[in-house]
Amino acid sequence: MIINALAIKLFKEAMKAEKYLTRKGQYAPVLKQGGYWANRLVVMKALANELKLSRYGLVVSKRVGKAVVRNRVKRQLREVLRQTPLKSGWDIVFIARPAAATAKYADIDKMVRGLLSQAQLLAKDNEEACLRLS
RNA sequence: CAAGUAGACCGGGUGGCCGCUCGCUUUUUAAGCGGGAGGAAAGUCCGAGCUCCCCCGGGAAGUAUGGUGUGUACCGCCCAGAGGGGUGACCCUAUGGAAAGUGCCACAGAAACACACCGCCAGCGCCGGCUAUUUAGGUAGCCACUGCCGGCAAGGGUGAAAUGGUGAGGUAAGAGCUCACCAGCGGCCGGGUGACCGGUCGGCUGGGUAAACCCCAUCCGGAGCAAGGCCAAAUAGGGGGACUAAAGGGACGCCCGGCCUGUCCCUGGGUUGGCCGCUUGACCCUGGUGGUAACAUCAGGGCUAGAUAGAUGGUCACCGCUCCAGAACCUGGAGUACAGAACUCGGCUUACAGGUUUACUUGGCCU
RNA sequence: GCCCCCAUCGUCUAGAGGCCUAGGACACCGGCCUUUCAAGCCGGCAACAGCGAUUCGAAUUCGCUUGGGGGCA
Repeated sequence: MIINALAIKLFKEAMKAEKYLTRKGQYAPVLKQGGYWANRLVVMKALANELKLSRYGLVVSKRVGKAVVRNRVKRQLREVLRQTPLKSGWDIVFIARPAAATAKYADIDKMVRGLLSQAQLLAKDNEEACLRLS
């Protein structure tokens, strides 16, 4: 039973690791060595991670706004990434710029997808449609 | 009806699609059902619970509070009292001591603490003028100037502030010197647990500042859930230094005494996982009773977020509200407050579109 | 989440209740000097983060707000 529970927990953690960058140590190499793409709303940095899956992290500094605003920006970014399939094997960090605080969801969606297609990090079947859209 | 005062409450709603997190259940790598931000979650300004540290005592120092009584687990909070403001409902107040001491009070002014510049008045002296008297010298009186020695603190002027205020008497001139009223102080009597209130009598009263030092009274050991505990993993159990009539130990620091310890300090390295703490609590709602009130108590009912880089959402449609434009009661556009739990409570402070409701005050009109 | 600190001309600062209409240095502007520039000399511009309270009087004392900075196992 205990072994079983432990296994489930480890599995859940693996599931989480699939999606998010968490620790400070995971951010540092991406920010330092990763490729750089940016526009008015967000800055994107990406680095190949030698894993079979992709992870992302979000940085929203105090310059963007107060706690309520920062939370909203993070939610909107997360929503965009949830609906966008990523190419596997990359660590990606998104940094929100102050303009993102007043942007609408549709704009953020367009900008993030634009960056990902520039970097060719979208999963293949989605890529062409997005290019056409942008 | 208008203007206003105080309190309580709400803080967008409904539905579709796609998600997140926690709990429970089952046919368990999934599905179903249920819960899922605030009145301030904020600032971290106070007070507690809880946890750890040898919190043993004394002293010095320091912090905070400040009428009094009460309420409360506690408080720097609340209620009642007093003072001030308002026609009023009601509001505001960092509300002990300035005859314990020290300091400061610029400029102005005589003087900012024990003073007298101008001034008013009495006495004496000198010089001058006038009047009366006288032959003259002189004598007497009055007036003005000035000097000396006193009395006074009313008036003038300065200032933020000048030794109770107004009126009458009184006096050489004045002055609580005397009287009336008011303000203040003290005693006595009555009421109240008390702050205090009311009455009465007395003598006559001498600045401000304590959010200046200070005095008095009360309070305070320190740190904070990144507290602290358990499990797993990982790595050197390394290097240097100090030590037995001395060293170290007070979870900020000082002094003294006690007590405890064989170790203590510096440097270097490793782990940055999981679980517990972690949500039922001085809890919330309704009603009764007691109390001037804050609040207490009894009965019934309820369970109301627990994330861990941090969930509580995204989007679409319709409705509500505000503003603008057309227009004529519909249409279009823009917007929809302050703000996001992180151990938990009680307060305080600050931010807040709009709305609901209760009680009360003042004024106007009608019956 | 918790615990602290700071705010004065464009910049660095002085100031400790009245002498502050806030001083100094650098910078900037104008003039003198010089063939010109620099240096030097003379003059000028320019600030108490905001709101309230205490006081006769606040840059200074107290409270709240705003902005900035630092620390933690």
